[in-house]
Amino acid sequence: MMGGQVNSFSQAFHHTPLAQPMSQLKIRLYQLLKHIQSLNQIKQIHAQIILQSLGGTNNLIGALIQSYSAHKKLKSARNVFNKYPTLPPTFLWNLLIQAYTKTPFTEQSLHLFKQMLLVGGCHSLAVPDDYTFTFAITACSRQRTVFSYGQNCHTMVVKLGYDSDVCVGNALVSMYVVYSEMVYARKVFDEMPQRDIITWTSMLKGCVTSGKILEAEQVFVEMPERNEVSWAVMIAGYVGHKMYNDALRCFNDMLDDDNVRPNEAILVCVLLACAHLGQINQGEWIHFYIEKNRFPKSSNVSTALIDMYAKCGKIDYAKQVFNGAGNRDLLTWTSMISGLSMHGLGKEALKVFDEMLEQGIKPDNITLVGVLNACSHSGQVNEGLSIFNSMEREWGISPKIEHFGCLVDLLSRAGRLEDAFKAVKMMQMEPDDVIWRALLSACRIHGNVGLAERVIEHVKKTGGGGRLLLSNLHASFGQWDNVRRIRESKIHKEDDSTPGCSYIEIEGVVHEFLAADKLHPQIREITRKLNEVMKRISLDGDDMRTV
DNA sequence: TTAGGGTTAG
Repeated sequence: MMGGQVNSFSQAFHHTPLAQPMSQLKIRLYQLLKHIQSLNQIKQIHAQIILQSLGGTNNLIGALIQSYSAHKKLKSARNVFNKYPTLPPTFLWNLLIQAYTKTPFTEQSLHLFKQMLLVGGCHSLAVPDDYTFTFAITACSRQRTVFSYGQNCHTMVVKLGYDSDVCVGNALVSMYVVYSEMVYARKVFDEMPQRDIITWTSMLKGCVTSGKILEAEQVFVEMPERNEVSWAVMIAGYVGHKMYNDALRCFNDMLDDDNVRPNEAILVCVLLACAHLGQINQGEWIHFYIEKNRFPKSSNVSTALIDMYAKCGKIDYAKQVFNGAGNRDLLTWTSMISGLSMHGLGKEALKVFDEMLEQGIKPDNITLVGVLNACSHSGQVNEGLSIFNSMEREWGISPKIEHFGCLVDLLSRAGRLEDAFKAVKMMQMEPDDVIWRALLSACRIHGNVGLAERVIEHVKKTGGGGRLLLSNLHASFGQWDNVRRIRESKIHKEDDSTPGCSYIEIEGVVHEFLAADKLHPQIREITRKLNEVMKRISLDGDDMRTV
Protein backbone atom coordinates (compact mmCIF):
# COMPACT_ATOMS: atom_id res chain seq x y z
CA MET A 1 0.00 0.00 0.00
CA MET A 2 2.75 2.38 1.07
CA GLY A 3 4.84 1.33 -1.93
CA GLY A 4 1.94 2.22 -4.22
CA GLN A 5 1.64 5.64 -2.67
CA VAL A 6 5.34 6.31 -3.03
CA ASN A 7 5.28 5.17 -6.65
CA SER A 8 2.36 7.35 -7.60
CA PHE A 9 4.06 10.22 -5.77
CA SER A 10 7.32 9.71 -7.66
CA GLN A 11 5.48 9.42 -10.94
CA ALA A 12 3.51 12.56 -10.35
CA PHE A 13 6.65 14.28 -9.26
CA HIS A 14 9.05 13.14 -11.94
CA HIS A 15 6.57 13.40 -14.76
CA THR A 16 6.08 17.05 -13.97
CA PRO A 17 7.91 18.62 -16.88
CA LEU A 18 10.11 21.28 -15.44
CA ALA A 19 9.74 23.23 -18.63
CA GLN A 20 6.04 23.78 -17.97
CA PRO A 21 4.93 27.28 -17.01
CA MET A 22 6.02 28.24 -13.50
CA SER A 23 2.45 28.81 -12.35
CA GLN A 24 1.55 25.20 -13.23
CA LEU A 25 4.58 23.88 -11.38
CA LYS A 26 3.63 25.90 -8.32
CA ILE A 27 0.10 24.53 -8.42
CA ARG A 28 1.39 20.97 -8.82
CA LEU A 29 3.81 21.27 -5.91
CA TYR A 30 1.15 22.91 -3.79
CA GLN A 31 -1.32 20.10 -4.50
CA LEU A 32 1.33 17.49 -3.73
CA LEU A 33 2.08 19.15 -0.40
CA LYS A 34 -1.60 19.17 0.51
CA HIS A 35 -2.01 15.45 -0.24
CA ILE A 36 1.20 13.68 0.70
CA GLN A 37 1.87 12.34 4.14
CA SER A 38 5.45 11.20 4.54
CA LEU A 39 8.26 13.39 5.76
CA ASN A 40 10.55 12.20 2.97
CA GLN A 41 8.10 13.38 0.33
CA ILE A 42 7.87 16.77 2.05
CA LYS A 43 11.65 17.04 1.99
CA GLN A 44 11.74 16.21 -1.73
CA ILE A 45 9.26 18.95 -2.48
CA HIS A 46 11.18 21.33 -0.26
CA ALA A 47 14.28 20.54 -2.32
CA GLN A 48 12.37 21.25 -5.54
CA ILE A 49 11.14 24.57 -4.14
CA ILE A 50 14.74 25.58 -3.44
CA LEU A 51 16.00 24.32 -6.83
CA GLN A 52 13.26 26.16 -8.70
CA SER A 53 13.79 29.32 -6.61
CA LEU A 54 10.20 29.28 -5.36
CA GLY A 55 11.13 30.26 -1.80
CA GLY A 56 9.17 33.46 -2.05
CA THR A 57 5.88 31.88 -3.11
CA ASN A 58 3.46 32.73 -0.37
CA ASN A 59 0.99 29.86 -0.52
CA LEU A 60 3.61 27.24 -1.37
CA ILE A 61 5.76 28.26 1.59
CA GLY A 62 2.65 28.31 3.77
CA ALA A 63 1.80 24.75 2.76
CA LEU A 64 5.39 23.69 3.45
CA ILE A 65 5.34 25.26 6.93
CA GLN A 66 2.05 23.48 7.62
CA SER A 67 3.39 20.13 6.41
CA TYR A 68 6.50 20.35 8.60
CA SER A 69 4.38 21.51 11.55
CA ALA A 70 2.02 18.56 11.11
CA HIS A 71 5.07 16.31 11.50
CA LYS A 72 6.18 18.27 14.58
CA LYS A 73 9.26 19.41 12.67
CA LEU A 74 9.13 22.96 13.96
CA LYS A 75 12.82 23.59 13.35
CA SER A 76 12.34 22.84 9.65
CA ALA A 77 9.19 24.99 9.56
CA ARG A 78 11.07 27.83 11.23
CA ASN A 79 13.94 27.42 8.82
CA VAL A 80 11.58 27.74 5.84
CA PHE A 81 10.08 30.87 7.43
CA ASN A 82 13.52 32.38 8.08
CA LYS A 83 14.61 31.78 4.49
CA TYR A 84 11.69 33.74 3.08
CA PRO A 85 13.39 36.27 0.78
CA THR A 86 11.52 39.32 2.05
CA LEU A 87 9.73 40.15 5.28
CA PRO A 88 7.22 37.26 5.61
CA PRO A 89 3.61 38.36 5.24
CA THR A 90 1.05 38.09 8.06
CA PHE A 91 -0.23 34.75 6.76
CA LEU A 92 3.14 33.04 7.29
CA TRP A 93 3.65 34.58 10.73
CA ASN A 94 0.22 33.28 11.67
CA LEU A 95 0.98 29.75 10.55
CA LEU A 96 4.18 29.58 12.57
CA ILE A 97 2.67 31.23 15.66
CA GLN A 98 -0.18 28.73 15.51
CA ALA A 99 2.17 25.79 14.95
CA TYR A 100 4.04 26.53 18.20
CA THR A 101 0.79 26.64 20.21
CA LYS A 102 0.42 22.93 19.48
CA THR A 103 3.85 22.04 20.87
CA PRO A 104 5.36 22.23 24.36
CA PHE A 105 7.23 25.34 23.19
CA THR A 106 4.33 27.80 23.32
CA GLU A 107 6.67 30.54 24.51
CA GLN A 108 7.99 30.55 20.94
CA SER A 109 4.52 31.61 19.74
CA LEU A 110 4.63 34.66 21.95
CA HIS A 111 8.25 35.34 21.06
CA LEU A 112 7.30 35.41 17.37
CA PHE A 113 4.21 37.47 18.11
CA LYS A 114 6.28 40.12 19.93
CA GLN A 115 8.76 40.15 17.05
CA MET A 116 5.87 40.60 14.63
CA LEU A 117 4.52 43.56 16.63
CA LEU A 118 7.96 45.21 16.32
CA VAL A 119 8.37 44.72 12.59
CA GLY A 120 4.66 45.08 11.86
CA GLY A 121 4.86 48.62 13.21
CA CYS A 122 7.10 49.58 10.27
CA HIS A 123 5.88 47.25 7.53
CA SER A 124 2.26 47.00 6.56
CA LEU A 125 3.00 43.49 5.21
CA ALA A 126 3.24 41.93 8.65
CA VAL A 127 0.50 43.58 10.67
CA PRO A 128 -1.26 41.24 13.14
CA ASP A 129 -4.83 40.35 12.17
CA ASP A 130 -7.71 38.45 13.80
CA TYR A 131 -5.95 35.10 13.20
CA THR A 132 -2.73 36.36 14.80
CA PHE A 133 -4.58 37.41 17.95
CA THR A 134 -6.51 34.15 18.12
CA PHE A 135 -3.23 32.19 18.05
CA ALA A 136 -1.38 34.54 20.41
CA ILE A 137 -4.20 34.39 22.97
CA THR A 138 -4.34 30.59 22.62
CA ALA A 139 -0.59 30.55 23.29
CA CYS A 140 -1.24 32.52 26.51
CA SER A 141 -3.83 29.90 27.53
CA ARG A 142 -1.48 27.00 26.87
CA GLN A 143 1.43 28.57 28.69
CA ARG A 144 -0.57 29.19 31.88
CA THR A 145 2.00 31.56 33.39
CA VAL A 146 1.52 34.67 31.26
CA PHE A 147 -1.85 35.98 32.37
CA SER A 148 -0.84 39.62 32.25
CA TYR A 149 0.42 39.18 28.71
CA GLY A 150 -2.93 37.63 27.84
CA GLN A 151 -4.60 40.74 29.22
CA ASN A 152 -2.28 42.91 27.10
CA CYS A 153 -3.44 40.96 24.05
CA HIS A 154 -7.04 41.59 25.11
CA THR A 155 -6.33 45.34 25.28
CA MET A 156 -4.76 45.29 21.80
CA VAL A 157 -7.73 43.31 20.46
CA VAL A 158 -10.16 45.95 21.75
CA LYS A 159 -8.06 48.84 20.40
CA LEU A 160 -7.82 47.26 16.95
CA GLY A 161 -11.50 46.32 16.89
CA TYR A 162 -11.01 42.56 16.67
CA ASP A 163 -13.16 41.99 19.76
CA SER A 164 -16.22 41.50 17.61
CA ASP A 165 -14.64 38.47 15.94
CA VAL A 166 -16.17 35.25 17.27
CA CYS A 167 -12.92 33.23 17.20
CA VAL A 168 -10.93 35.97 18.95
CA GLY A 169 -13.72 36.24 21.54
CA ASN A 170 -13.71 32.46 22.03
CA ALA A 171 -9.95 32.44 22.51
CA LEU A 172 -10.36 35.19 25.15
CA VAL A 173 -13.18 33.39 27.02
CA SER A 174 -11.14 30.20 26.98
CA MET A 175 -8.03 32.02 28.23
CA TYR A 176 -9.87 33.60 31.16
CA VAL A 177 -11.33 30.18 31.99
CA VAL A 178 -7.85 28.62 31.99
CA TYR A 179 -6.63 31.31 34.40
CA SER A 180 -9.79 30.85 36.55
CA GLU A 181 -10.77 34.49 35.95
CA MET A 182 -14.47 33.86 35.61
CA VAL A 183 -15.48 37.51 36.05
CA TYR A 184 -13.49 38.45 32.95
CA ALA A 185 -14.65 35.35 31.07
CA ARG A 186 -18.26 36.24 31.79
CA LYS A 187 -17.70 39.87 30.76
CA VAL A 188 -16.20 38.90 27.39
CA PHE A 189 -18.97 36.33 26.92
CA ASP A 190 -21.74 38.84 27.72
CA GLU A 191 -20.27 41.50 25.43
CA MET A 192 -19.69 39.25 22.40
CA PRO A 193 -21.94 40.34 19.52
CA GLN A 194 -22.07 36.76 18.28
CA ARG A 195 -21.65 33.49 20.12
CA ASP A 196 -21.43 29.99 18.77
CA ILE A 197 -21.34 26.51 20.30
CA ILE A 198 -17.65 26.90 21.16
CA THR A 199 -18.29 30.15 23.08
CA TRP A 200 -21.02 28.42 25.09
CA THR A 201 -18.96 25.29 25.71
CA SER A 202 -15.98 27.34 26.93
CA MET A 203 -18.27 29.19 29.33
CA LEU A 204 -19.77 25.89 30.48
CA LYS A 205 -16.28 24.53 31.12
CA GLY A 206 -15.44 27.68 33.09
CA CYS A 207 -18.45 27.22 35.39
CA VAL A 208 -17.60 23.55 35.90
CA THR A 209 -13.93 24.11 36.74
CA SER A 210 -14.70 27.00 39.07
CA GLY A 211 -17.03 24.69 41.01
CA LYS A 212 -20.20 26.53 40.03
CA ILE A 213 -22.20 23.51 38.98
CA LEU A 214 -25.57 25.27 39.26
CA GLU A 215 -24.36 28.02 36.96
CA ALA A 216 -23.02 25.34 34.62
CA GLU A 217 -26.43 23.69 34.55
CA GLN A 218 -28.00 27.04 33.71
CA VAL A 219 -25.52 27.66 30.86
CA PHE A 220 -26.14 24.12 29.61
CA VAL A 221 -29.90 24.68 29.54
CA GLU A 222 -29.55 28.08 27.85
CA MET A 223 -27.18 26.89 25.09
CA PRO A 224 -28.90 27.21 21.71
CA GLU A 225 -27.34 23.94 20.54
CA ARG A 226 -25.24 21.13 22.02
CA ASN A 227 -22.80 18.69 20.49
CA GLU A 228 -20.87 15.76 21.95
CA VAL A 229 -18.22 18.11 23.39
CA SER A 230 -20.78 20.16 25.33
CA TRP A 231 -22.39 16.98 26.68
CA ALA A 232 -18.94 15.65 27.60
CA VAL A 233 -18.11 18.82 29.56
CA MET A 234 -21.41 18.69 31.47
CA ILE A 235 -21.17 14.96 32.24
CA ALA A 236 -17.49 15.21 33.22
CA GLY A 237 -18.42 18.21 35.37
CA TYR A 238 -20.90 16.11 37.33
CA VAL A 239 -18.37 13.30 37.67
CA GLY A 240 -15.70 15.77 38.83
CA HIS A 241 -18.09 17.00 41.51
CA LYS A 242 -18.92 13.44 42.56
CA MET A 243 -22.50 13.97 41.36
CA TYR A 244 -22.60 10.52 39.81
CA ASN A 245 -26.37 10.14 39.70
CA ASP A 246 -26.64 13.48 37.87
CA ALA A 247 -23.95 12.31 35.44
CA LEU A 248 -26.02 9.23 34.60
CA ARG A 249 -29.23 11.26 34.34
CA CYS A 250 -27.48 13.69 31.98
CA PHE A 251 -26.11 10.78 29.93
CA ASN A 252 -29.62 9.34 29.56
CA ASP A 253 -30.91 12.78 28.49
CA MET A 254 -28.19 12.80 25.84
CA LEU A 255 -29.32 9.43 24.51
CA ASP A 256 -32.76 10.98 23.94
CA ASP A 257 -31.19 13.62 21.70
CA ASP A 258 -31.13 12.20 18.17
CA ASN A 259 -28.57 14.76 16.96
CA VAL A 260 -25.71 13.50 19.05
CA ARG A 261 -24.09 10.15 19.84
CA PRO A 262 -21.81 9.44 22.80
CA ASN A 263 -18.11 9.57 22.10
CA GLU A 264 -15.21 7.91 23.87
CA ALA A 265 -14.81 10.68 26.46
CA ILE A 266 -18.47 10.46 27.42
CA LEU A 267 -18.47 6.67 27.70
CA VAL A 268 -15.35 6.74 29.87
CA CYS A 269 -16.91 9.37 32.16
CA VAL A 270 -20.20 7.51 32.47
CA LEU A 271 -18.42 4.22 33.21
CA LEU A 272 -16.55 6.04 35.97
CA ALA A 273 -19.89 7.19 37.40
CA CYS A 274 -21.22 3.61 37.26
CA ALA A 275 -18.08 2.40 39.04
CA HIS A 276 -18.55 4.90 41.87
CA LEU A 277 -22.23 4.08 42.25
CA GLY A 278 -21.85 0.33 41.86
CA GLN A 279 -24.36 0.69 39.04
CA ILE A 280 -23.65 -2.60 37.32
CA ASN A 281 -26.87 -2.50 35.25
CA GLN A 282 -26.04 0.77 33.55
CA GLY A 283 -22.38 -0.29 33.26
CA GLU A 284 -23.30 -3.52 31.50
CA TRP A 285 -25.68 -1.60 29.25
CA ILE A 286 -22.83 0.71 28.20
CA HIS A 287 -20.60 -2.30 27.55
CA PHE A 288 -23.38 -3.75 25.36
CA TYR A 289 -23.77 -0.38 23.62
CA ILE A 290 -20.04 -0.32 22.84
CA GLU A 291 -20.16 -3.85 21.39
CA LYS A 292 -23.37 -3.31 19.43
CA ASN A 293 -22.21 -0.06 17.84
CA ARG A 294 -18.77 -1.54 17.11
CA PHE A 295 -17.24 1.31 19.05
CA PRO A 296 -13.44 1.27 18.69
CA LYS A 297 -12.10 -0.59 21.73
CA SER A 298 -9.44 1.90 22.66
CA SER A 299 -7.25 1.35 25.70
CA ASN A 300 -9.22 4.14 27.41
CA VAL A 301 -12.53 2.36 26.96
CA SER A 302 -11.06 -1.00 28.06
CA THR A 303 -9.53 0.65 31.13
CA ALA A 304 -12.83 2.23 32.12
CA LEU A 305 -14.70 -1.08 31.61
CA ILE A 306 -12.18 -3.04 33.69
CA ASP A 307 -12.35 -0.44 36.45
CA MET A 308 -16.16 -0.40 36.36
CA TYR A 309 -16.53 -4.19 36.52
CA ALA A 310 -13.91 -4.50 39.27
CA LYS A 311 -15.57 -1.82 41.40
CA CYS A 312 -19.04 -3.28 40.81
CA GLY A 313 -17.84 -6.63 42.12
CA LYS A 314 -17.61 -8.45 38.77
CA ILE A 315 -13.90 -9.25 38.64
CA ASP A 316 -14.43 -12.09 36.15
CA TYR A 317 -15.99 -9.69 33.65
CA ALA A 318 -13.09 -7.30 34.26
CA LYS A 319 -10.67 -10.12 33.41
CA GLN A 320 -12.62 -10.93 30.25
CA VAL A 321 -12.38 -7.32 29.07
CA PHE A 322 -8.67 -7.27 29.93
CA ASN A 323 -7.98 -10.51 28.05
CA GLY A 324 -9.87 -9.26 25.01
CA ALA A 325 -8.29 -5.80 25.02
CA GLY A 326 -6.22 -5.45 21.87
CA ASN A 327 -4.18 -2.46 22.84
CA ARG A 328 -3.31 -2.23 26.50
CA ASP A 329 -1.48 0.75 27.88
CA LEU A 330 -0.16 1.47 31.36
CA LEU A 331 -3.65 2.52 32.50
CA THR A 332 -5.23 -0.73 31.29
CA TRP A 333 -2.63 -2.83 33.13
CA THR A 334 -2.96 -0.66 36.24
CA SER A 335 -6.74 -0.96 36.37
CA MET A 336 -6.48 -4.77 36.09
CA ILE A 337 -3.80 -4.96 38.81
CA SER A 338 -5.74 -2.64 41.15
CA GLY A 339 -9.00 -4.47 40.43
CA LEU A 340 -7.52 -7.89 41.26
CA SER A 341 -5.90 -6.42 44.34
CA MET A 342 -9.13 -4.90 45.66
CA HIS A 343 -10.79 -8.32 45.22
CA GLY A 344 -8.14 -9.89 47.43
CA LEU A 345 -6.56 -11.67 44.45
CA GLY A 346 -3.08 -10.48 45.31
CA LYS A 347 -1.15 -13.33 43.72
CA GLU A 348 -2.98 -12.93 40.43
CA ALA A 349 -2.36 -9.18 40.55
CA LEU A 350 1.37 -9.76 40.98
CA LYS A 351 1.34 -12.19 38.05
CA VAL A 352 -0.26 -9.53 35.86
CA PHE A 353 2.34 -7.02 37.11
CA ASP A 354 5.16 -9.40 36.07
CA GLU A 355 3.57 -9.82 32.62
CA MET A 356 3.38 -6.05 32.33
CA LEU A 357 7.08 -5.68 33.12
CA GLU A 358 7.89 -8.44 30.61
CA GLN A 359 6.12 -6.39 27.94
CA GLY A 360 8.51 -3.55 28.73
CA ILE A 361 5.88 -1.28 30.30
CA LYS A 362 7.18 0.86 33.16
CA PRO A 363 4.87 1.26 36.17
CA ASP A 364 3.96 4.65 37.58
CA ASN A 365 3.11 5.57 41.16
CA ILE A 366 -0.54 4.46 40.78
CA THR A 367 0.48 1.04 39.45
CA LEU A 368 2.75 0.62 42.45
CA VAL A 369 -0.09 1.42 44.86
CA GLY A 370 -2.03 -1.46 43.26
CA VAL A 371 0.98 -3.76 43.39
CA LEU A 372 1.80 -2.96 47.04
CA ASN A 373 -1.85 -3.48 47.98
CA ALA A 374 -1.74 -6.80 46.15
CA CYS A 375 1.24 -7.87 48.28
CA SER A 376 -0.58 -6.74 51.37
CA HIS A 377 -3.76 -8.65 50.46
CA SER A 378 -1.94 -11.86 49.67
CA GLY A 379 0.37 -11.75 52.69
CA GLN A 380 3.51 -11.45 50.55
CA VAL A 381 5.32 -9.20 52.99
CA ASN A 382 8.87 -9.76 51.76
CA GLU A 383 7.84 -9.26 48.13
CA GLY A 384 6.07 -6.02 49.10
CA LEU A 385 9.03 -4.75 51.13
CA SER A 386 11.37 -5.53 48.28
CA ILE A 387 9.18 -3.63 45.78
CA PHE A 388 8.82 -0.68 48.18
CA ASN A 389 12.58 -0.54 48.76
CA SER A 390 13.48 -0.79 45.09
CA MET A 391 10.83 1.44 43.48
CA GLU A 392 13.08 4.47 43.36
CA ARG A 393 16.08 2.55 42.02
CA GLU A 394 14.15 0.39 39.52
CA TRP A 395 11.62 2.84 38.15
CA GLY A 396 12.65 6.25 39.48
CA ILE A 397 9.50 6.64 41.59
CA SER A 398 10.08 8.03 45.07
CA PRO A 399 7.60 6.71 47.66
CA LYS A 400 4.70 9.09 48.27
CA ILE A 401 2.30 9.14 51.19
CA GLU A 402 0.01 6.56 49.55
CA HIS A 403 2.94 4.13 49.18
CA PHE A 404 3.77 4.56 52.86
CA GLY A 405 0.09 3.86 53.54
CA CYS A 406 0.46 0.56 51.66
CA LEU A 407 3.67 -0.23 53.55
CA VAL A 408 2.00 0.37 56.92
CA ASP A 409 -0.93 -1.78 55.82
CA LEU A 410 1.43 -4.51 54.59
CA LEU A 411 3.37 -4.67 57.87
CA SER A 412 0.29 -4.22 60.04
CA ARG A 413 -1.69 -7.03 58.41
CA ALA A 414 1.30 -9.31 58.93
CA GLY A 415 1.30 -8.40 62.62
CA ARG A 416 4.61 -6.50 62.40
CA LEU A 417 3.11 -3.54 64.22
CA GLU A 418 6.31 -2.14 65.71
CA ASP A 419 7.90 -2.13 62.23
CA ALA A 420 4.81 -0.39 60.88
CA PHE A 421 5.04 2.32 63.56
CA LYS A 422 8.76 2.72 62.81
CA ALA A 423 7.95 3.12 59.11
CA VAL A 424 5.44 5.88 59.92
CA LYS A 425 7.97 7.73 62.08
CA MET A 426 10.56 7.45 59.29
CA MET A 427 8.32 9.13 56.74
CA GLN A 428 9.64 12.33 55.19
CA MET A 429 6.15 13.80 55.07
CA GLU A 430 3.36 14.33 57.61
CA PRO A 431 1.38 11.06 57.94
CA ASP A 432 -2.30 11.48 57.07
CA ASP A 433 -5.21 10.11 59.07
CA VAL A 434 -5.62 7.16 56.69
CA ILE A 435 -2.20 5.93 57.82
CA TRP A 436 -2.89 6.44 61.53
CA ARG A 437 -6.23 4.70 61.24
CA ALA A 438 -4.71 1.75 59.37
CA LEU A 439 -2.13 1.35 62.13
CA LEU A 440 -4.70 1.68 64.91
CA SER A 441 -7.09 -0.78 63.26
CA ALA A 442 -4.22 -3.26 63.07
CA CYS A 443 -3.41 -2.69 66.75
CA ARG A 444 -7.01 -3.45 67.50
CA ILE A 445 -7.13 -6.59 65.38
CA HIS A 446 -3.92 -7.89 66.94
CA GLY A 447 -5.00 -6.77 70.41
CA ASN A 448 -1.93 -4.60 70.94
CA VAL A 449 -3.33 -2.03 73.38
CA GLY A 450 0.08 -0.79 74.47
CA LEU A 451 1.16 0.23 70.98
CA ALA A 452 -2.26 1.77 70.25
CA GLU A 453 -1.86 4.05 73.27
CA ARG A 454 1.69 4.96 72.24
CA VAL A 455 0.44 5.80 68.74
CA ILE A 456 -2.35 8.02 70.07
CA GLU A 457 0.11 9.74 72.42
CA HIS A 458 2.47 10.27 69.49
CA VAL A 459 -0.31 11.85 67.41
CA LYS A 460 -1.28 14.15 70.30
CA LYS A 461 2.35 15.13 70.90
CA THR A 462 3.19 15.86 67.28
CA GLY A 463 -0.02 17.83 66.93
CA GLY A 464 -1.01 15.91 63.81
CA GLY A 465 -4.71 16.28 63.12
CA GLY A 466 -7.47 17.76 65.20
CA ARG A 467 -10.20 16.27 67.31
CA LEU A 468 -11.80 14.55 64.36
CA LEU A 469 -8.66 12.48 63.75
CA LEU A 470 -8.30 11.60 67.44
CA SER A 471 -11.94 10.62 67.59
CA ASN A 472 -11.46 8.41 64.54
CA LEU A 473 -8.34 6.88 66.05
CA HIS A 474 -10.22 5.96 69.20
CA ALA A 475 -13.00 4.64 67.00
CA SER A 476 -10.61 2.41 65.04
CA PHE A 477 -9.51 0.98 68.34
CA GLY A 478 -13.05 0.54 69.55
CA GLN A 479 -12.67 3.02 72.43
CA TRP A 480 -16.21 4.28 72.14
CA ASP A 481 -16.24 6.20 75.43
CA ASN A 482 -13.34 8.33 74.22
CA VAL A 483 -15.03 8.82 70.87
CA ARG A 484 -18.23 10.00 72.54
CA ARG A 485 -16.31 12.35 74.83
CA ILE A 486 -14.47 13.97 71.93
CA ARG A 487 -17.52 14.13 69.69
CA GLU A 488 -19.62 15.76 72.38
CA SER A 489 -17.06 18.54 72.74
CA LYS A 490 -18.32 20.64 69.83
CA ILE A 491 -16.57 18.58 67.20
CA HIS A 492 -19.24 19.43 64.67
CA LYS A 493 -18.09 23.04 64.70
CA GLU A 494 -14.61 22.09 63.55
CA ASP A 495 -15.71 19.48 61.13
CA ASP A 496 -16.61 21.05 57.84
CA SER A 497 -15.89 17.90 55.88
CA THR A 498 -18.67 16.43 53.78
CA PRO A 499 -20.35 13.42 55.36
CA GLY A 500 -19.28 9.96 54.23
CA CYS A 501 -21.56 8.56 51.58
CA SER A 502 -22.18 5.09 50.19
CA TYR A 503 -24.40 3.63 47.53
CA ILE A 504 -26.03 0.30 46.86
CA GLU A 505 -28.01 -0.76 43.83
CA ILE A 506 -31.03 -3.01 44.33
CA GLU A 507 -33.04 -4.06 41.30
CA GLY A 508 -31.79 -1.16 39.24
CA VAL A 509 -32.50 1.49 41.90
CA VAL A 510 -29.49 3.20 43.47
CA HIS A 511 -29.89 3.95 47.20
CA GLU A 512 -27.68 6.64 48.66
CA PHE A 513 -26.74 6.78 52.37
CA LEU A 514 -24.97 9.59 54.18
CA ALA A 515 -23.09 9.01 57.43
CA ALA A 516 -25.62 9.09 60.32
CA ASP A 517 -28.38 9.17 57.71
CA LYS A 518 -31.92 9.46 59.04
CA LEU A 519 -33.57 10.54 55.82
CA HIS A 520 -33.86 7.30 53.87
CA PRO A 521 -37.58 6.33 53.69
CA GLN A 522 -36.81 2.85 55.06
CA ILE A 523 -34.21 3.90 57.63
CA ARG A 524 -36.00 2.18 60.53
CA GLU A 525 -36.12 -1.22 58.83
CA ILE A 526 -32.56 -0.79 57.65
CA THR A 527 -31.30 0.08 61.13
CA ARG A 528 -33.15 -2.87 62.64
CA LYS A 529 -31.60 -5.22 60.09
CA LEU A 530 -28.15 -3.72 60.53
CA ASN A 531 -28.29 -4.22 64.30
CA GLU A 532 -29.35 -7.79 63.77
CA VAL A 533 -26.38 -8.36 61.42
CA MET A 534 -23.97 -6.69 63.85
CA LYS A 535 -25.13 -9.00 66.65
CA ARG A 536 -24.70 -12.06 64.49
CA ILE A 537 -21.21 -11.22 63.26
CA SER A 538 -19.90 -10.00 66.59
CA LEU A 539 -17.80 -12.48 68.53
CA ASP A 540 -16.75 -10.02 71.19
CA GLY A 541 -19.32 -8.73 73.69
CA ASP A 542 -17.64 -5.30 73.74
CA ASP A 543 -18.31 -4.94 70.05
CA MET A 544 -22.06 -5.29 70.44
CA ARG A 545 -23.12 -1.81 69.68
CA THR A 546 -26.11 -0.37 67.98
CA VAL A 547 -26.27 2.23 65.24
C1' DT B 1 -4.55 31.08 2.80
C1' DT B 2 -4.11 29.99 8.57
C1' DA B 3 -8.73 29.96 14.07
C1' DG B 4 -11.50 28.85 19.11
C1' DG B 5 -14.24 24.09 23.17
C1' DG B 6 -13.70 17.84 25.74
C1' DT B 7 -12.36 12.64 28.79
C1' DT B 8 -9.42 8.61 31.49
C1' DA B 9 -6.50 4.55 36.75
C1' DG B 10 -5.68 3.76 43.63
